[in-house]
Amino acid sequence: MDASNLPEDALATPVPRRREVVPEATVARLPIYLRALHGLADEGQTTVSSEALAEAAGVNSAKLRKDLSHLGSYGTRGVGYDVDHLIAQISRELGLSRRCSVVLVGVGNLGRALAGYGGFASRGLAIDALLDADRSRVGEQIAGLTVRHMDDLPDVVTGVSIGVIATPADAAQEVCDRLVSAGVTSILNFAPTVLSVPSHVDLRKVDLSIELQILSFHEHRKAARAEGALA
Amino acid sequence: MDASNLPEDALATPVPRRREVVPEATVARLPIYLRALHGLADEGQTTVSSEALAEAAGVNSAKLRKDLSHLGSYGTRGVGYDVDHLIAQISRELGLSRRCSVVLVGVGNLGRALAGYGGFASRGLAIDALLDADRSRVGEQIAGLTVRHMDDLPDVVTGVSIGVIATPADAAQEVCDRLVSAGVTSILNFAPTVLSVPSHVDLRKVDLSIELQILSFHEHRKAARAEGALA
DNA sequence: CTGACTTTGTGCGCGCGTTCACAAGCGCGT
DNA sequence: ACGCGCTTGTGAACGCGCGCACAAAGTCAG
Repeated sequence: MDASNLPEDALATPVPRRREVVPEATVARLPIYLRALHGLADEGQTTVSSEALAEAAGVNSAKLRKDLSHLGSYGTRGVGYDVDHLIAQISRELGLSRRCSVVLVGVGNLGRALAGYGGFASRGLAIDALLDADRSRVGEQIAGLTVRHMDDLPDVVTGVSIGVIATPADAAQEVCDRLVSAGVTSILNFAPTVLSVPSHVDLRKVDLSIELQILSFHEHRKAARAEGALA
Repeated sequence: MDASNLPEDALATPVPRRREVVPEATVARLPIYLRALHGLADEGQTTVSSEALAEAAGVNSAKLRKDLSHLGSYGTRGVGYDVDHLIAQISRELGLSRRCSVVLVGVGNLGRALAGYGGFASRGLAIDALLDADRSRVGEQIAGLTVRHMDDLPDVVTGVSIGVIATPADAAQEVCDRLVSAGVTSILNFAPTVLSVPSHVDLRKVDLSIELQILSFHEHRKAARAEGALA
């Protein structure tokens, strides 16, 4: 893409050449690989084969190799991948080495849980600020952070930032708009509602009840199949 | 996705249902349609066109029509869909009319948030029991439920059940195994680890930190593209 | 009853993602 | 040095899902 028309890319840049655009499906799996690699590193493993890493990540080994090939050729044939090196490459690809501030809006039950969730900090993504529209909650200490009022948003958002919405559904769109106005270009929405954002903003959503409903469907289908089998 | 544990029957079902197999991608969107329909019903709408419903759900109208066509022909050409009827049909398809008990294991920060999350009950999926391995938490009242000990699991799981794992990562696999032993065939995992289950068990996972890392990747890429543009 | 308008349902082409299968490459033992 | 075995990286086939565009089917006015 942008690197394709650079005449001498591989020699000049300290960073290995970006081969191509990484498919979205691959990006979604990189964090899983990263987690598995950290687990292997903690066990003292220095190298790992695609077969072993795929097993730890719960995916097909061919898929894993193709995913990693989109980042570059970081493996050694006959040996496997160097664990630490691969961790570094995936972390760099995900932008985890670069400082990236995260702003969480809404400190209800879910917001509190997210603020206290340890999985973020261990991957270089720590929540930097907590905001809430309810002034009675402002000043409260949660997970080492002080809750600030929503109106402080412009002061909190500095440079590259990710916004997390953990408010009730009816407040989500307004919060979303204010995040966008403040310059946030990536938003993670936990509120059970459809948000509309400008095209330059990345929006991901996690709906807890939807996952349960999908499981309910499968339970229902399994039950129907069982009844059909004995009929 | 994790289609590896989805059993596939080569032979047609003996049930003379004209309904075909609903694609997984469609199932994942049905809850979104259902939520949008409930919103329309609350506004007093009795019928809705595919265009309007697609807008409310945030999807393409052709996709919505194709999704609904997998359930049957419930629309009226020239008019649209009857809101209440469509709600009933989707609810039936998702198995929400059938009683389906949900067991939540782990009442830490996240477990508490899930227990108090209102989105479940409004869709016919209420959490019926809270379990925890920590005896100091047993007896605690959360969202109208009393926390019971993990050892009570066999008494709690009766009939069709869905298990939700909200424990730390290192306890998740053991909890998962105990759920499976107790007869649970659908599991929703919030712990940041890869779980292995028998092929007859449906497993879905939600990893909060993975979503953030995916957004981090896009931020990183946007920043890199901006730098490349001015170079 | 008829014709014009509206909206559903779907056939079809296309692009993405997954998987198989194998050639290329690397280390190691002899 | 040299072949042998192991593992990576990838070409190719396949299947799925998405979206366009249109025919089928219903409503409504006169």
